[in-house]
Amino acid sequence: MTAAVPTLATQYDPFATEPTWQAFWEERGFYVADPEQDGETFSMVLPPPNVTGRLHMGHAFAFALPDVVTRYKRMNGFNVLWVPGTDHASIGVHTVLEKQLNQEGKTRFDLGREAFLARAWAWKEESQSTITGQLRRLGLSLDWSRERFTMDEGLNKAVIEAFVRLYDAGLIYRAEYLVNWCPASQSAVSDIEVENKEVQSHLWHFRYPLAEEPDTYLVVATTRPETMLGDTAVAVHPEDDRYKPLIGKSIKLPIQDRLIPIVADEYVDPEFGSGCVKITPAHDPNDFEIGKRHNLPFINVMNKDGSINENGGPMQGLDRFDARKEIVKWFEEHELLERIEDYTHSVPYSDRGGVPIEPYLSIQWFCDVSGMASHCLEESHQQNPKFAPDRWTKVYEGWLEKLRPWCVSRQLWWGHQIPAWYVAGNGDPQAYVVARDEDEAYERAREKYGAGVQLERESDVLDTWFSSGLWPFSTLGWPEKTPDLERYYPNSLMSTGFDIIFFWVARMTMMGTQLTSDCAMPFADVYINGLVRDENGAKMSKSKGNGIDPLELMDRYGTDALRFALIKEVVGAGQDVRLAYDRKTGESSTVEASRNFANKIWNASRFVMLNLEGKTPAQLGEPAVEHLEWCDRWILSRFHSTTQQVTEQIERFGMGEAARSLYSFIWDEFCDWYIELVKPRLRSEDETAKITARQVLATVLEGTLRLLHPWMPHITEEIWQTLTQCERQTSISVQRYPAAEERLIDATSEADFAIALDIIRTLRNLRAEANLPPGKPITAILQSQNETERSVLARAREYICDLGRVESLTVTEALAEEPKQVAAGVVGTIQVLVPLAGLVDIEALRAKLEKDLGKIEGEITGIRKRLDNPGFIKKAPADVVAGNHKHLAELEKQAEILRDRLNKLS
RNA sequence: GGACGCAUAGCUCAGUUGGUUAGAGUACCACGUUGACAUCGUGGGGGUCACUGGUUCGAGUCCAGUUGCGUCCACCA
Repeated sequence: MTAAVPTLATQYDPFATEPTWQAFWEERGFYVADPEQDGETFSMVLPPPNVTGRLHMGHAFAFALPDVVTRYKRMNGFNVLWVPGTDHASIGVHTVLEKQLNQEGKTRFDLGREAFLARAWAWKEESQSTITGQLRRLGLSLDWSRERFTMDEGLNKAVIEAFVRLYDAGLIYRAEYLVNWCPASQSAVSDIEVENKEVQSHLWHFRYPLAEEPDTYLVVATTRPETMLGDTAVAVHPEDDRYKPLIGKSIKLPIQDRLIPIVADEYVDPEFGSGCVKITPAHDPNDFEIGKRHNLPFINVMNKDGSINENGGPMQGLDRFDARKEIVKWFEEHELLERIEDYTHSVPYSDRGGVPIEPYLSIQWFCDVSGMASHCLEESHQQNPKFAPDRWTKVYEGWLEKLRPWCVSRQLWWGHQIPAWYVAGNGDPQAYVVARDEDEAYERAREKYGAGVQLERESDVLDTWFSSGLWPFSTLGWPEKTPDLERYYPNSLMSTGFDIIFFWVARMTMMGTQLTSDCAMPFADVYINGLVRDENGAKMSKSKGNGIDPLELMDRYGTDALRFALIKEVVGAGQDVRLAYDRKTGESSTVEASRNFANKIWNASRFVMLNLEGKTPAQLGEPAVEHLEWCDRWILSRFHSTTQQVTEQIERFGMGEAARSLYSFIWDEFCDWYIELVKPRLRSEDETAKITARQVLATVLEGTLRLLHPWMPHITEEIWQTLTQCERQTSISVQRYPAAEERLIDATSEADFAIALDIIRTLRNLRAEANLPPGKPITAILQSQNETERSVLARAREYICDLGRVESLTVTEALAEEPKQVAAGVVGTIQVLVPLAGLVDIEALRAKLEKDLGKIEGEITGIRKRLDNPGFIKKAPADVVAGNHKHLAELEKQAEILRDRLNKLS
């Protein structure tokens, strides 16, 4: 909107303006970084959303916060880069596609790898464009020219390079291990992809007969009866007198008729249950350890889909849960079922697959992270990286301390295929080479296995977090030494959620310090945002179905309103926020309040522009100091105080506090007071006064828009473009951020001004209490024996008359004559009197005075008590004691005035 | 089982290093549409600061414990 005489509609319409500016910013490349440009570097990478669908409220929140920082830094002259992108989400997409296939009655194996991957890419295209559209809709100042995808060509190259380098450093190996197996996706998953759920189930107590004395048995308990098929021992505590004599003897395992030993192990808690534990080394992590300690056989009784395999004897072919029923039935029928106990315990579920995971013995690829982790731990003790809020450091370090080898292989198709080749026809699982491509693989293989070797590529793909771990540098061109990498790496800040400190932050710090040339941390600071809770304070989740769609709220209230609402609720750096929401109507009072705020800004700007006679702030110029009125100096002082606060707050990641400072400055001070105070001058005949008023309005509004821009980028751009009439030649987002000018901040004057405003409030209050119509002019008498107060009143005379609708104002040291019937109030030691003509409700006036007096007397009692306390006088700081004395004197004066008034009422 | 966060007005939340009898938004009540804005203005009512104890001249604020809510981690069959 750039008409010659700027005008604005009476209501702000975010839906027309927001997309316009989003397109403008991108087309004009305001956020495209140039590594050759000057300026201190500020770089970030966006945590890449998964291409599994669409963005949720957590994204809107987690991205709006760093956008404030990014825009703030950019306006402060930093050379800013913020890289956008998306994540291929290996198992996530895989699960989505398998569900689709399932509905078609097919499996991925029916389709084949190639066709499956074609589907995956098609899905990715669709989801990615949805997501990037939503990121644009949030108004994030991302550099879209550098958009990346974790499986694009460059990143694939980085992933291969990283894997090969880690392998060459001896940190990648293949081993048989008990992994978390997801029977739904038929793949290994990492520890953190497992979610423990409380489940009401049973504890089945089985009788295991001794081999030598079939009538004697030990009782073992289990929550997973089907695993008994793979039992290879029963363990008891070595000091348990009940069982000591049995150690070394054998059990005849029911159903399987296998002889298994009774072993002694410290792990067994003699107090729990019978004190005997069945040991299934191939299907339980603890049993796995015991199995290794006692050299027990590892019998895998399950197939990859969770059904019982050929080692399961008569149960072969049954699904694990059907087998469970059959086995319990078998024990019951053979009178070997001791009892069934109700039992609530937690069961590990596959995050993505949604089914209980199975500890499963298989050969997998592992990354030895112990060295990287301990290095990161040392760095962390030096606050590298530095977490905000710092309590997350403990969480991060706690994770690094107990890290186990990272299982990086997944038996999936969608993802980065592991760059390893097996020697064809060789049964040895360790006969393989790792290489960057097939040529290099053959080169390496020939060296190791001879000239005629034939190779087959590993079909497993890598854990998604392997590529995510490289994100801060892979997006900048690593392993090439690109100008971007040189300039923007390490990143300045990583802004993300606490839920992926383990998944992601730790992987990035480990991979970054291991792989990049100077072993630097990938980022200096980590800002951890809280989570958006639903209207009841619960975490939003798919399974609970309590999510709130950010798009719906943006459709209803606009992007700026949603952004501002979310950020305004944040306390400190990274407290959770709760979003008010009515599920029936789709309304959110929180976001609505911010929408109203946007409209307020809009209308205030509209008022200002209607009074500038088509001139821009630059054309009007700065106001001349000698022409400034008191209220002009006051609003300028408040503007610079606010600027100072906002700057300090944002530097500490206090985006919420800063938002609230801005809110109250704009609404309460600029709109409610300053605009009202300046109106008479705009209508006056005094040209100098009029011009000064315009200049101040224009200056403060223009500065305020820049100050607010990082929070509400669209509306500030819209108004600023109109205000400055810059014809889209530039953008507010690349203007200088306001700097606080301390010489314009005057705390004393602000305090005096507050007295004047209090007088106006008191007059309004008296008017309302006395039932005088708001429009009716009144007479007012302000009496004070204090000279300073009288001088404040003198300076504020016009403001008081104007906003208090006072047609006759008397400021006096002593009352000359007593008006008969008056409404009375007190500000400081100023007596505020409004004579009332005609009939008045004496009792109502008395009640009000008595109420005021009662409150003041209560306060007086409190202060007296304090001042009478010798301990207080002796120990409290002198200025506090003096302050109390001063306040007491003022209160007593007020009480005296009110008592006097009450006496005169009758 | 361990860790972290939270508890202040009907609701959502502020309350800076302890210092005058606790603030805002929203909801509610009354009044008001004179040229920025009814997505508004003015005024008003509304709180035993979860509970118990402690430190202190003084506690919403610091300490300990209790209860409730939220979140994360771990997990004994």
